[in-house]
Amino acid sequence: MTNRYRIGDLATRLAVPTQTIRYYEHEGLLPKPARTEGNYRVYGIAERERLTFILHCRALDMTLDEIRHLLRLRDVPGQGCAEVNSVLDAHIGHVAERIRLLNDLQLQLKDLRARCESPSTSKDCGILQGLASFPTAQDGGASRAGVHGRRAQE
Amino acid sequence: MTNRYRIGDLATRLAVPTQTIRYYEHEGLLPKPARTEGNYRVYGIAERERLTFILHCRALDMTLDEIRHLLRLRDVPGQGCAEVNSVLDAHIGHVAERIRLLNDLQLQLKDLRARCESPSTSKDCGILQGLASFPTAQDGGASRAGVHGRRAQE
DNA sequence: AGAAACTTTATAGTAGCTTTAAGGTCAAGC
DNA sequence: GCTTGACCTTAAAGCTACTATAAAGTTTCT
Repeated sequence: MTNRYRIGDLATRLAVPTQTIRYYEHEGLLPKPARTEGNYRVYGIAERERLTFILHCRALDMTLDEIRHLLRLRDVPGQGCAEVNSVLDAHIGHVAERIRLLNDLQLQLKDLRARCESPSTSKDCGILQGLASFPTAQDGGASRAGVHGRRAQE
Repeated sequence: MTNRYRIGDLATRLAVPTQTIRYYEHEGLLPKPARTEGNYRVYGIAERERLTFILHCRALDMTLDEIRHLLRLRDVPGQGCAEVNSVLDAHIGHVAERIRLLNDLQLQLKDLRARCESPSTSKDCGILQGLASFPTAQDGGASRAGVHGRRAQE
C-alpha cells in the first residue's frame, strides 16, 4: 500500500518542497499530522488529497485566504455550493482586472520603446527622456500590476 | 523659486509617501541629500527629477533592480543607449509573458467554473471535485502569475 | 510659551514562500 | 559497534517594495 507517506515522499510525489508543506501546516491549511516515534510527520491519503487540492488552487493563483475559504466549504459537505461559486467568481474577476491592467501597461511600454528605434547616446535617448517627463500615473496609471512573479522567468 | 524641498513637500508634489522616498534613498536609488541645521533632508530640482524618473518606472511596474540599472545608464550620458533598449525590451517581455500566463489561467478558471452552473451541495460540487483532481500543473501550468497586486482592487 | 505639524531613526509587519542554522533519527556498510 | 549519509526536526532570517508604528527631535503658528 502506498497510503502512508513521510514528508519527503509526499513532497517528491506532488513536486513541492517539504518546507512548503510545513508552512501550509503552520498556516492551518493542512491539519497537524500524526507522528512516528522519532517525531517524523506521517501523512495518509486524506492529507495527500488535501494538499493536492491546495496546490491546484495555488496553480490557479488563489491566495492562501481564498484557499482557506474553499477548504472550509469543502469540510462541510452538506452546505450548498453557491459560496464556492462566489469565491471562484471573485477570483476570476481579480484575474480579469489584472489582465486589463497589464494590457494597458504593455501599450505604454511599447509607446515608450518606440521613442528610441535609432540608437543614440543615452544623453539624447528618447526613452530616458520619456521616463523623466512621462505624465505621472496620477490616475488611470498602471497601478502596480505585479509583473515579476517568482516562477515567471524560469 | 521652488527648487528647494523638504521631504514632505516633495512627497506631496509627487504624490508618494515620505517613507517611500527614504526607502529609495536607503536602497541607493536616490543619493543622500543635503541636510538643514536641524538634520532635515533638503532636495533640489535634480533630486526631484530623479524621483520622478523612478516613479514613472515604477508606474510601468519595473523592479527596483531594473530601475537601478536604468539610472546607472542615465548617469553616464556619453554611453550608447542600446542597453536602455535592452532593459526595456526585457521588461516588455516580462509583461507579455505574464499576460500570456494570466490568459491561460483565465481559461482554466472559466472551465472550472462551468462545472457548477446548477447549485448543488458542496459534497457534489463539480468545482471542488475539479480542484481535487485537476491535472497537476507539473509543466505548462499557471506558474504563479501574481494576480493579487497591492493596488489592483482599489 | 505651548501646541500643531513636521521631521528624524529604528523596527516590525505584509504574502508566500526559500534559505540557513543547528541539531535529531534511521538504514546501510565496515 | 560505529560511522556515514540521507532524511527529518524547529526556529529564525531573507526575499520585494513597501507600509505602519514608536519614540523622539525641530519648526512654525498663535
